[in-house]
Amino acid sequence: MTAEMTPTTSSPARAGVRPVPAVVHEGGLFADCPELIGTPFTYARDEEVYGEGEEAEFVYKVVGGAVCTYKVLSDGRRQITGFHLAGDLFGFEHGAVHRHTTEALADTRVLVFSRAQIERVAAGRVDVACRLWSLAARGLGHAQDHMLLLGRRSAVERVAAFLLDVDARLGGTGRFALPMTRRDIADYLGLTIETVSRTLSQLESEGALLRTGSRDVALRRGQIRRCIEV
Amino acid sequence: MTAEMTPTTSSPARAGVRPVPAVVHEGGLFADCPELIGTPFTYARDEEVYGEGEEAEFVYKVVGGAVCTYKVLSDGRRQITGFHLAGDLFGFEHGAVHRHTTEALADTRVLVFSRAQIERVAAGRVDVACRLWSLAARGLGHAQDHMLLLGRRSAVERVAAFLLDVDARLGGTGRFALPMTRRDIADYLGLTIETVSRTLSQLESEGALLRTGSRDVALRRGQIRRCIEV
DNA sequence: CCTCCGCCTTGATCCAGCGCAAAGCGGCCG
DNA sequence: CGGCCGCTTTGCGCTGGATCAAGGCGGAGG
Repeated sequence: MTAEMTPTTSSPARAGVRPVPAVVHEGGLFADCPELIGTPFTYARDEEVYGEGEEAEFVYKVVGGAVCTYKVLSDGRRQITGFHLAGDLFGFEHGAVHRHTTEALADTRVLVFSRAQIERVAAGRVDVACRLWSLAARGLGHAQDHMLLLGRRSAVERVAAFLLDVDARLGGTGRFALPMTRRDIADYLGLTIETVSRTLSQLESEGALLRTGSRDVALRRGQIRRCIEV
Repeated sequence: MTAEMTPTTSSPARAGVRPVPAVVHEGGLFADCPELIGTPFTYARDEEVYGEGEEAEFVYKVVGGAVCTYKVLSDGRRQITGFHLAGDLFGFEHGAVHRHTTEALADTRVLVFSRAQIERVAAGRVDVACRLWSLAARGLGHAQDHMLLLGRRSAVERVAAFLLDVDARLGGTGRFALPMTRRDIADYLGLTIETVSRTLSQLESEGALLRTGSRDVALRRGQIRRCIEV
């Protein structure tokens, strides 16, 4: 693995820093696919992985930490389209260019894959192509659920659904630390930080959850679920 | 058109009607794919193609007319996730079951494909699998744009964006007949029918469009675009 | 031709969530 | 240890869009 596998153009914030791992090879995109090996890389909290409009040269798999992908309007309104935690892939695009910005919510370790190589392998291995199809289809299903949330759900329903979702992705124990700020949650749910904060307070006052730190919550999942009703 | 090629379980409303086309074969899923031939079929206005929760046995390609796919909450709130016009595919799901309901907005002609057969072909032909991946990825991109609209855009921006989108899909002439009702538009844009109606009136009063019939509009596209500003 | 029925528009009022402002509350750095 | 800074919470008034309530309008059927 040489210089060209390192995300250079994708990390303008790091221009000139580009570590070039000489021989590190670990972790594949898919378990059964030794052709697709990613290069380990890390991003610090708030660091941008790639920006909207940049050439979509790499695809990433989160090893540890968390990132979010979002779109922004010129006046600053932002919509987060997804949070990606350990094990998740991100950076796939339909066209040649990234249609999102992605940044790290915390210090994050990723594996970087060359998109061109993935496409080369996909063009030769039906199982890989189907795997990629499946991934995109799963993402589409999730996006459609989120449209329902953004278009038709109330603030309490949004926050409740969000908490259950994060809990499930973080082990499903009912206790976890939110890996993102209130602003991130708000921009994901189509609300303001104040509304998110007020809604959490309301849920707490109803006994549906307990906050220890501002990021740490323990859910009464039955009660949270009842906030959603369908 | 006779019994077994007809979407039976997918059209409960038509249980017992099942025509069985013996030899009708025309129209492929993809131009270069003679293995995937669809069966022509029609749905009347308001007819359901398939319902949420039903087994996802078929995939459809619109030949003429229009359908929409949507999700509903138990209290009736509805979110339309997409309109599908001539040439569009719909009915793909990630799992075994439809996660949407689809119904015809007008009398609609479709080609019906067996999902199992598509998957069989995809498993053997890399080009088909990549094509399907590409379709899903395109759909995902569109869904993400729509999330931004639902989460962060004002009513005028939503309606303006919608009008430009429909115009583009209907030929891009600036004059067209909306193939859906105000309710459908509202449920797509996350608004109410009253807001959609008022917003159209507002745009008309600003000279951004002209309505001839309630469904017929002529856009001043420059002015409409200015309503969106990024 | 008239009537009925859906769809659409418009007006009036309401309210969930927004925007602003200010005060807590850690954590980090000097 | 103290002060600062960024994140979060909370209060308060505002407002965009929802909701409620009439009409208008056009196409289908008698």
